[in-house]
Order: sequence, then structure tokens, then C-alpha cells
Amino acid sequence: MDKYEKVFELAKRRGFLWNSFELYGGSRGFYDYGPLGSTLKRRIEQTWREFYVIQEGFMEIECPTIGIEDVFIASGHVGGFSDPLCECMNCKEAFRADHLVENVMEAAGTLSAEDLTKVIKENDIRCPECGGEFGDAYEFNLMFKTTIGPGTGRQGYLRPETAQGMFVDFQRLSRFYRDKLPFGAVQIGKSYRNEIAPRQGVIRLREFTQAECEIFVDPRNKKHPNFERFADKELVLYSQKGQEKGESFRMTVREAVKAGVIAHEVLGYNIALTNEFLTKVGIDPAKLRFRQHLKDEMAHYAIDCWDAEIETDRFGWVEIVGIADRTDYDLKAHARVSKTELYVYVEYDEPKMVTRFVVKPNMGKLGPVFKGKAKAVADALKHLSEEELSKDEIKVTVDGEELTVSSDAVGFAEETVKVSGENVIPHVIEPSYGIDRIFYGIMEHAYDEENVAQKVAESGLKGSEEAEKEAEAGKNEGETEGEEEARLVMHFASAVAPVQVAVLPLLTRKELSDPAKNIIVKLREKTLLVNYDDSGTIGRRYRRNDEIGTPYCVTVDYDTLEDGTVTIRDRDSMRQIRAPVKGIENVLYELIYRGRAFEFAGKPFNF
RNA sequence: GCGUUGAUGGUCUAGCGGCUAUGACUUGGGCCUUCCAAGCCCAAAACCCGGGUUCAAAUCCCGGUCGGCGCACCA
Repeated sequence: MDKYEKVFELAKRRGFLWNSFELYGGSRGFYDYGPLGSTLKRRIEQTWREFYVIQEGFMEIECPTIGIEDVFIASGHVGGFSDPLCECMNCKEAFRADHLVENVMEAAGTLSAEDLTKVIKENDIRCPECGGEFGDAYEFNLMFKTTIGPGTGRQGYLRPETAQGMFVDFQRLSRFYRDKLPFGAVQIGKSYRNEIAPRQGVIRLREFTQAECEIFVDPRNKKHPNFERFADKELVLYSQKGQEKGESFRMTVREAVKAGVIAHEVLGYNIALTNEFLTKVGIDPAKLRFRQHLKDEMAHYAIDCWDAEIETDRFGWVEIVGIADRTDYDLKAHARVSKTELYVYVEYDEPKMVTRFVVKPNMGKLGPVFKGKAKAVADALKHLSEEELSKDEIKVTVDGEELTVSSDAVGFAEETVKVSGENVIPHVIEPSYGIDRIFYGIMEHAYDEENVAQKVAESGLKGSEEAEKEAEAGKNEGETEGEEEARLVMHFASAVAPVQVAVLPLLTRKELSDPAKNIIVKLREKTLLVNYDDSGTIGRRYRRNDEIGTPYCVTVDYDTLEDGTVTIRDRDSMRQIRAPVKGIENVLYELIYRGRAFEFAGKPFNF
């Protein structure tokens, strides 16, 4: 059993992840988040909001998951989010049609399926596997299609990413932020891709959750106002050059930007922010790196792109976040398709006096000559250069027709005007998170099997002599019989643990369960996620809570009734302290949210 | 999508033509129990779906679904 299998077995058993539609035999590429999984995922998202919405100030928006065709024509998904496939008629193997013709011609990637079919036929390209003939090439689009409204309706697509919503709402967002760069917006939600062969559990899904942030910045200024915050933070970078050597290296954000490894400050800041977030939710820093996209891997319009990758037991390095400088590509694309200019007016520090050559068509003369076309002629004149306009007979082209305008119908002037700003198409910096993959990464990195006897000795639980003896005994047993007591524990960060506190009466008796329930009420008032469990021995219940990653257990015993104190037990160290019931909710809140050290939350206690 | 391999209680598994389907853990109820899963009693719980072969199918054959792996794919 590898770690993936173990994690999945636990995830299934404990209500984190289930195959969807299991009752009906299931369907590939879909997973249900069970009660604990759903809670864990929501807390990951909530932590993400704390970073991006609350700290960075990029407000969250919510757009439909169904989009109309124009949106995805502009984004390139209708044309480009598909692959031309071609199957061998003999052995049924499928190939990328454009890859097949690459040797025969250039720019194969731009050909349509029909053209590719033609090229394959003309050049008699055969199956590289068996030499069989190919069938027609066809486009396989990764977007789910649907129809909006009844009848012929309107073509709609399930969005393949949340990002387009922020681009489509660009003007509204700009106005909301009072047209002042930089600004940004985020969206957390479902996206859909009709993957050909989804696999690897939750790593590749047909319906998945993204958290995306689009930061609109002035293209002339990619310094970050808060750069110092992370400037000296050391990151593990796997740059283009590093990949040539197959070596990642550690470098501070400041150095990386200075050395040009990372393109600019805004990108550097966001990579560091991602690092911060992932560490906070429980990704193991030792299994995290930032890999730069290679030149041929990067979208043609992108300036620089880095993926956060985590190391997994079975799948190796897996991409979980992409952070890219997408330039003005998306806004320009939507501007073109929607025929609406998308820009932000940026004021200069000082207004500039600009002298320019201005064309003033004389409509009184143009009108009678060109009649209905006069307006178009006047517009065309405005676009001509000074040189062309200074000729006696000025030639303009209107609707493909060449017309001649006599120079006396056109006036010129040199004007000096005050210009106080200009229109700028912002560049977009896009951190894009795959929440489901992060979820899996957290599960795998949190998973641990521990030797209990050893653990007990280490943590000084029980008298030290006794513990050492037991540890020895445990070792000997282990060597001879191969059977050690293993503790299965999920070391979830308390920021995301789906259960934060378990309250346990030492024995299943009313005089203990009543005070336990009173404590639960107090904890819930502090909005802590609390479990109550009185079934089985106390040890069994500690183990149950270890398995679902509950950071702290509170145990009510007979001393509680006498002196008003309870035991708090720490999941990771298995150590215990004694603290008063009065104010217990504040102590736990501090432990969970304020990172207060366990040792200082109460009096150390051994049984 | 192609190939290959598998599918038995919640989980892991035994059985591989002749069962009322094995066992462990888990779970529920009760007893016991003063801090790290192990005591006692009781209980619940499974042959992926659809065809076929056979007197008889969890077991053999075919198709499907789902999972693993390889190839292809992963803007």
C-alpha cells in the first residue's frame, strides 16, 4: 500500500472523500466531499479569503458557471481549448493530429481538423504504432457544452476557469475601485473540463474548484508597494536554468527579482504570498517548490509564469498553483470581440503640454462632393500622416474605394493642448489555485503513522522510567514479532482542521457527561468546531480524533467535579496539561488561532 | 480514447463451479473501566451491473461501469 492508497482509504472511511454517484456505479472524474472533507475544504477556502480578500484587499465576486459563447471565443477556449485528435483505423490508437503532421509542415498547430485530415491523406501519414491508415481528424473540445433556453436556444459552455468572469466584469470592477490601479478581484468556484481520461483521484477532475485572483496593474510599473514584506523570504525555486541542470535552489525574493530570475516585484510578491498561504494550510515546506514555466511551455503572451508544485508519494511533483503575468492579452481579446475599449485612465503627476498636428475636414465642402460617404471620408482623413495630407490631391480609401479629396477641403492646425493623463490597458497578474489538489496535498502531507511506545517515551508521558521500559519492550516486540502499535494521525494545521476540539467525558457517566456538554456550549459560542464522543475507552477516543486530525481533546474527569479543571491533550505531542474549566474556551481559542504554545496554556500533567 | 489488470460487509481480506460466503478491524447496544485503541455479552453489515454457459456461477465466458498501471492527453 503506498501513501496515496492509505490516504484514500482513510479519506473514504472517515468521510473526507467519496467517489460520486457510487450508488449507481460511479462516474469518472467526480468526487464528493464528505462531512469532514467538505469542512476541511471550506476552511482552506476561508483561509484563502483571509489572505486575498481581507489582507490583500481584492474583493470577491461571483459570476455564473455557465458562460455564453462570445466569452469563450474571446478567451480562446472555443477555438483553442481543444485538441485535434486522429485515430488509427487499424489499432484504434489516438494521436494528436497536429503532432502527426509536424514533420511535413510548419505551424501545424494552426490547422483546422479538415486541413489536418487533408495533409495526412496527401502525405500518406501512417500510424507510428502499427502502420495502419488514419481516420478523419476531429476536434475534441474540453468544454462542456449546453443550450441556454428552450428550442434552438443559445450555445452555452460550462466555464473551464473562473478567470474570465473577472475580465468580463473589468469595467465594473474598475469603476468600483474608482479607476485606480492597481486593483484586483477574486473568485472561488467550480470550473469544468471534459477531460479525456481523468485519473489520479482528485488530482484531475471534470468538475473542480478554483480560487483565482486577477490583479490589474500598470504595465509601466511592476514594483510592489509592499515588497519589503517578503523581500527577504527564502523560496525554493526551480527556474528555467535550474531545470536545465535538474536542480532547484533557495533564494530570497529580493535576490530573485534583482537577478531577473523572477520577472518583477509583483510576481515575486505573489509567489511569496502563495508560499505563505500553502505553508499556513499545512503543505510541508520541504515538499514545496516553485517551478518556472519553460519558454515553449508558457503561453505566447505571458511574460513569466511560476507553478507552485508539491511532492507526492505516488505522482511525484504536482502543480497546485499557477502564478502568471498574462500581460494585457485577456483584456485586449475581450475588447476586440466585444468591440469595447477596456482601459483605465491614468492621470500624470503633472499635466503635459502636447503639441500635435490636427486635421480639420471642411464638412461644408466634403458634404456636397461625397454625400453619404462624407463622414467616412472625414474619418479616413484623420488617420493620414502629415506628409500625405500636404499633397494637393489627397487619396483616401473608403470601403475599398479610392477617393480623391482636393486639399482645399481639408484644413490643418497645430494645436497645443493640455493632456493630464492617458488610457492604459492594465497587465494582469494571475495567481490561480487548484483547491482540490491543495486539499489532497494537505491530506497526504498531514498523514502519519507513528510508533506509540517511542512517542510516549519522547513526550515524557508517564513516569520516565516506566516509559523507557515500555519503549524498550515495544522495540523488542517489534523486532521479534513485527508488531508495533501504530498511531494513525493527521497533522492538520489548526487553521484548517475540520474538528478543532473534542470534548470527552473520561467515563460514560452522567455526572461527567453533563459538565462535558456545558463545556461544548461555551466552545461553540466561540465558533469552535467541536465533537463530543463518549463511546469506548478514552484511549480509543483519542485515537479516533488523531485519525481525523483534531488538534486538541478536552477530558472531563472526577477531579473536574472537585477542583474545576480539565485535561487538554495535544494531538501531535500527545502531551497533556491541566487547565481550569473557567475560561477554557479562551485558552483553546488562543491555542488554535493565536499559535499560543501548548506548554503555557496550563499546568503540565502526567497520569 | 487504446491496451493491460482488478472489483466480496464501513475498511482490509479468504474463497476461484456444489455454502447457510471466511476472518480481522470498525460500528451500534449493554456490562466493566479514573487518561492513550487490546476485557465480557449481544447485534448490524458484503459477492459492481447486465447477459450467457451449466442441474448448479461470488467462482467460467461476453458486454458495461468503476479503480490501478502503461501509451496518448493534461490550454
